[in-house]
Amino acid sequence: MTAADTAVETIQREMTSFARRARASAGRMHPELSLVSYTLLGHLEERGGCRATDLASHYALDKSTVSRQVGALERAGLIERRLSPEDARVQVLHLTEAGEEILAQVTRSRRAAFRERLADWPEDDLVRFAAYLERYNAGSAGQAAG
Amino acid sequence: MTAADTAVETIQREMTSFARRARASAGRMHPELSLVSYTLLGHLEERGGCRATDLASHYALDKSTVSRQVGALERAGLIERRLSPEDARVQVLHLTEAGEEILAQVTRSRRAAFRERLADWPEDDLVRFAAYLERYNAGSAGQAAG
DNA sequence: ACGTTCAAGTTGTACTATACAACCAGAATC
DNA sequence: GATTCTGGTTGTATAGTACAACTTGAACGT
Repeated sequence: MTAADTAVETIQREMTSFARRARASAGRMHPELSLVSYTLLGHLEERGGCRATDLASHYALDKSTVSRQVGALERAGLIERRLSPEDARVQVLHLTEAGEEILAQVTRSRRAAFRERLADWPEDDLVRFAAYLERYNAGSAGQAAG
Repeated sequence: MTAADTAVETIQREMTSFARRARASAGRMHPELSLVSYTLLGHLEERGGCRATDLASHYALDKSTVSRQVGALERAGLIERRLSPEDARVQVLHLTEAGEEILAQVTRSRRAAFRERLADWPEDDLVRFAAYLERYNAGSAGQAAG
């Protein structure tokens, strides 16, 4: 087995381990917003106004899943649906002010947790690690995660 | 905001994104074994023979969750419970041969997915990325993931 | 222009993973 | 010997997910 194989195995194991723990703990640490809600809200903030179908394909979720998530977020007052003038089937999703606030609050909280965990890393390691992660995830929108 | 802050934010975003996708896709890609079962089986392989409580604390899971997982794995014939001679409350968990086989098979499948995704990375980048991930996850056994 | 097919979303149903609380049984302690 | 601690199971509830069936509106093809 080459060094590259060993590295791939480590990457697999560590990413898997992280994913499992993230899943298990997200709800406990940030009960205001689940991992999915957080992701969807974040997407809406970045590109304000998109369709449910866009979210589904971008995050490899079933449209029914998105439909229910969006329903819950709307009932919670965090997003609003506007009917598209061009296509009567389409609903365009937007963050409400309350949604922006909650999102900002959870982002602060999550960021603090990450920052604490990375507190003793030298800056250039942080930058390189971030670059690797971006490269790893790049181009995988809408796809599975291995 | 410093470069370190930016990097931390990127790390947060990319790790979160990965975790969400891993969760959504693990079942579809490797239906033989969920992410949790895979993790628990892997643990048993590395340190053959441990107690349910150990698994629970190591992976920050409730004992009831582990109890059910273990029950399912036993019913599937992938592990077996041996009663501890010292303490009648304790059951020591071991992989069966079938469990070892399934674990090896899923590991191969998952590793292939990771390898494909990382196919065009130079070896030294793989090694450095792996090292960062290990460092990131190190010491966080049994804890939340941010 | 009308029927067929395609696209966006919703709803019914089912399953997995999870936690919390209540419990039981055995061990340890005082 | 009673109390408390520990390992594990069971009851119950919830979130997140998929698949299938359906509705409504848009687009397309003769």
